[in-house]
Amino acid sequence: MVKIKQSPKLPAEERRQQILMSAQTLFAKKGYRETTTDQIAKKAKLTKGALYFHFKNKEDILFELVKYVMGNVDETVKANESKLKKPSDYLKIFFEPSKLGCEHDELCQNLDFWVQAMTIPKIMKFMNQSSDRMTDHFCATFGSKIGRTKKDRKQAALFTFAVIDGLMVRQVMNPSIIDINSHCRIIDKLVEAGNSK
Amino acid sequence: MVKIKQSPKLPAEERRQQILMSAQTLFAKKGYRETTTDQIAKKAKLTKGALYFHFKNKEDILFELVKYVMGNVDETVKANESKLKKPSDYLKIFFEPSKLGCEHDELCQNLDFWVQAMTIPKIMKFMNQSSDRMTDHFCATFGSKIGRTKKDRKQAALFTFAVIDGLMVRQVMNPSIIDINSHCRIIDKLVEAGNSK
Amino acid sequence: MVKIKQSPKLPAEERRQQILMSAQTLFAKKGYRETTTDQIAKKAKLTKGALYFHFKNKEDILFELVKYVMGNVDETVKANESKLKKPSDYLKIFFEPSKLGCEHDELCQNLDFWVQAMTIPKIMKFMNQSSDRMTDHFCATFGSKIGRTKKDRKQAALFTFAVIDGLMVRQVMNPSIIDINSHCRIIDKLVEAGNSK
Amino acid sequence: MVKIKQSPKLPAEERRQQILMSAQTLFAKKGYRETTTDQIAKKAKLTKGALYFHFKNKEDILFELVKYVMGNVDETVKANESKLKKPSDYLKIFFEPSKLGCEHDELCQNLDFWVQAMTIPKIMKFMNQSSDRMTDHFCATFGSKIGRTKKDRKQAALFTFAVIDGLMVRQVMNPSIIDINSHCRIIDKLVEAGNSK
DNA sequence: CATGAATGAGATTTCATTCAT
DNA sequence: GATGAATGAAATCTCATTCAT
Repeated sequence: MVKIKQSPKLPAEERRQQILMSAQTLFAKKGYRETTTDQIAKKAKLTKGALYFHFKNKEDILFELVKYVMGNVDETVKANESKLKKPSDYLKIFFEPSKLGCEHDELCQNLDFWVQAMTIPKIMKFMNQSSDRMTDHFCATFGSKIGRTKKDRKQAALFTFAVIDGLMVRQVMNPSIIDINSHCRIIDKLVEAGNSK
Repeated sequence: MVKIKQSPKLPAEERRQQILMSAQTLFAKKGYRETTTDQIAKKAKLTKGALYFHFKNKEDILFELVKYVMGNVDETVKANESKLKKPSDYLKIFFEPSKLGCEHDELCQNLDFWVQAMTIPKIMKFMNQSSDRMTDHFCATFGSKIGRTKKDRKQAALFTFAVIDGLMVRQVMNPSIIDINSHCRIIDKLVEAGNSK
Repeated sequence: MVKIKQSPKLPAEERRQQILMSAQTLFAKKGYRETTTDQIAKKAKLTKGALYFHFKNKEDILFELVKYVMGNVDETVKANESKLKKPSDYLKIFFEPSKLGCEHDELCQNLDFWVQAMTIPKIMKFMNQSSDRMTDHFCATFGSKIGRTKKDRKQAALFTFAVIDGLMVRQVMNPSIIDINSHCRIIDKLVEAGNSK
Repeated sequence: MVKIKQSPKLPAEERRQQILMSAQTLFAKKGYRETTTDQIAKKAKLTKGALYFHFKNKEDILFELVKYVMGNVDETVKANESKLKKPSDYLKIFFEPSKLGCEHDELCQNLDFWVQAMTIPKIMKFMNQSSDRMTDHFCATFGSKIGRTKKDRKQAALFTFAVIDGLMVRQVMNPSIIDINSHCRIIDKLVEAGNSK
């Protein structure tokens, strides 16, 4: 009876991407919790209901987005393998992507997004697996240069990632205070220092 | 007619502390958003209504708590000034307080608490000021050992703090993965070697 | 371009049956409201959309199903006319169909289905007509044995049907509590008692 | 900041009753599912939110209402103990309360209410316990008049209750068709004749 | 005949905050 | 100072139904 005006239909996969991208923008700007399903829907020019055709629930959108972003990081790391000659090059992926000729997602700068993600066991697990892969990659790249024992190398990798995480936090706190070059210089001593001992 | 059981009236200052401590415990356990004013009130053996006599609103409790925790860090740093001989000793305040014979608040391990705090400009500003004080203190303590120029030293301090932040994140992600000793060794090498270059 | 897997096109009547049977199973298990059109469609290996080609709406499925089940009862009663010698034989149709060598639909045991059906005037009317037919049949079968006046006989029929309804309710409440034989014995006194007075 | 106009405050117990009565009226009229929390709130001149101060959730209201109604039945039975001389007097409690000088709740006439209640295990359990008590009472009242063995008496009680349930269903189906006097006569004959066989 | 994407109108529930007593 | 009842504004999610292809 009631006439319905429909948004032009799109193949599911395409629409999923659209929704994901809308969510990404909003999550990056306001965080996960402050973003309502309504806003996501509106940005994707859909109704709330349609969201639930493509995703199980809001958390599911978060999960898919984490996968997407982590996947991008993974890819970027692999694509730039040959350019990753110093630990600082890992920092640059996140803080100076243009210098490496790559991009990274804006979401990396929203803490609420990540904190919320870490709240959900399924997502946390996924993030840890991804982190483990990056650790392996890091260790493989630098080998004995960053530590004699396997354990030393692993901790060196973790240290580097912790620096990245910490700098992101500090950058959110005060965007102008960080001089990324200084930090690149510091972290690179990991290599020289690593084998000197 | 009806007898009402009232919590014994307490001097305002005492009650504030009680509320603050209750909030701290809850925020540490479940984060800011997942903690309701009701829960805080109950833990402090009060009713929701009474909370609003002592604090303007929930955000205000967060603010006061941030002040309280940061104040504690400040004090701990000052009280242990003589023991802070290496950059790694700063890490130890947060990750091995017992070794330094001090304590630190459990809240430091809840990310939602801090992320939420950073959301609020007033609190963010306060945190930055506190961070600036710590930076100054760090620079004053280690002087030229960690960098030739003033700027280098400041970035060295920021680097150390970023490591602390980052390790906290990583510790939440996977509590068993971090070997704090390794990181103490690394940070000392990287940061103390600051002027060697 | 994209291949679409369609369910093989079936003659309308066959599909209707398929849908009806799927709905019956689901309604019997979970009731009318807890069953979604989606579930019905899936069980019938169709999509929601197709349902609306065969039925006006969900209510319509309910209606058709009521017709179907009532039709079955009608048929069973007629087919077993010669075996219906005592009022208890009516009970047995519903509670011990195997003893009469017949079947009855599982739906008879789901209350939500019937309560929902009674909500809709059109269906209610249909059920009443069906009930009237059964009343007539009951009266014709037992004649003066169950009452002297026409009215008495009608009320005796209604009484029997009420017992059937009530026992179904009680059986849902506590399936093990009902001893159907006892009730058959009791209801059969309708005959002996009916004409003794 | 925002001025709030409050409904006059009432002691919790009083308000609970008010809400319960509002819910009863609505549930009786439209059933449980078709009644929204909003409607209940409005009828009690409150906001939806306030409902959740007094009850855990909608289901909780249903439960409390079942308790209330069953409690009333229990009380009525006890209060009229001396008047309950024949099985039909139990019918009269529900179908001719005025003749016994008592009242019964309108809810007894809404099937959706009960069907919904039976859906929830906690409530179902409660109803069964209540039913057991009534069974015992029934058996105690009529003793050997309604059956020789304990089991016979219990089934006689259940039979009577099933008749009550069934007549309620039939009354909803067609309110004018039931002649309650006829049924009173029938039940007395069938059940009281219990030991004659 | 059938698909699959979309709509839209709720429904329940949560919670920070208010305020009369 | 404190209580406890109330507000109101969202927020998430569900689902029958529609319709272009």
